[in-house]
Amino acid sequence: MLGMLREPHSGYDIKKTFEKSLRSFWRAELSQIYPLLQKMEDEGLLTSKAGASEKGPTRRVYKRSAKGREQLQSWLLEGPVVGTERIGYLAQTYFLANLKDDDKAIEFMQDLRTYLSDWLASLEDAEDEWRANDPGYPDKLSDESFYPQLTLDMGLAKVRVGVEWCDRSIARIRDRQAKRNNA
Amino acid sequence: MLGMLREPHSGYDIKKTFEKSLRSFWRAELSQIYPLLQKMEDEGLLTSKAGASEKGPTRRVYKRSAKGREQLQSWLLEGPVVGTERIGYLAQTYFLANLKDDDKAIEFMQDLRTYLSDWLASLEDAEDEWRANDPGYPDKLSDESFYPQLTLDMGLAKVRVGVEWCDRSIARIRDRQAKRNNA
DNA sequence: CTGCACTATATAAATATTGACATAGATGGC
DNA sequence: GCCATCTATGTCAATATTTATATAGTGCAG
Repeated sequence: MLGMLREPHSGYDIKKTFEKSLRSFWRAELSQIYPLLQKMEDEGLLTSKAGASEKGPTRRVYKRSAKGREQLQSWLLEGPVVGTERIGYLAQTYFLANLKDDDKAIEFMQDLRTYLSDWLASLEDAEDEWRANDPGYPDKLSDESFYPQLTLDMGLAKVRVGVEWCDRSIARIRDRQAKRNNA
Repeated sequence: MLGMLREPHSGYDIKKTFEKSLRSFWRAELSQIYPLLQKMEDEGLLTSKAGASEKGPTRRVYKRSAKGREQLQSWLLEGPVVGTERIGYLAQTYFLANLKDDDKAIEFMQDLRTYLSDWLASLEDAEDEWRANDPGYPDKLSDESFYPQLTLDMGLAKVRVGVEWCDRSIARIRDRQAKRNNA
């Protein structure tokens, strides 16, 4: 949120940025965002201003303070935040033998493949749109666009690997199944 | 935890399994494990038995009940748990321009590369060890080993992609830096 | 003119998770 | 004898997060 609030934005705006651009690696609900904005303002990391909205109730926009900017920078200087990932579908995969039915396991992998390939398609769409609108894509992007593009690059690579892994896994489960039936 | 407790294990054992085998995609602290074991026993998902330990204080081992097994199966049948990933270093990457110093950003990426390549080495070691001890690796594994091996396969693929992405990103940041200095 | 979708903010209750702390036996090295 | 390390269990306080709920204005389609 400190990263997003270089320019003033409302909680609602922040939610939209999470959905649009950070979707692949971070999510947050409005019920988490609003109290946190207040807390961060209390701590002096943000300042806020109320203003009329074109549509709907009064907007309150927040912007980071000098202290907020410093806190963001020290977070970045602390080094990469690693080792906190929690990937539900891999935990499930680990225990898939408990289904006692290879067909159910294949179905699981096919569902996952569908999810990942939809995700890949949406990342590819985002890339196409970006390429169409920004003549500098991807090698002459502005400073503000360059690092976000790195995360898109990683998203594309990772999701492609995920789809390939699903295909490989389905083939391997089928192969075991066939061997079992021959034996 | 329901997946692990097909055979009786203590909270301490469960923690070790998280560290050894699920490290790449799930982590849990003892302070989360112990209360949860008690809660799950209260809910009738687990049964427990106290017994002497070879070293240290009394061990309490838990095993899943029929109800626990059913709950595990319905979790697996609900389909893949997706969309909950939260990857700290990508959130940082997105906002790296705030450092206002390409050298610091390169340092960030190099630190990340070091972390990921250490992780890759440990996964490769795990695979080598497995291959050395199990003549069926990877195509004739037992049911209990096959699905865990799928998660190792994914871990290897994903971390390799991560290392490549770091290398590519470092090169791209350097390239921008060089162009800026020429201009 | 009604209902739906979108903008917009917010709280309450429940749940999940971490980090710090407390306890204690066994074993081996210095 | 002492200290570190590993086994082993647990609590507490603080924090983080989700799900459900409430409110309300605007604009558009039917």
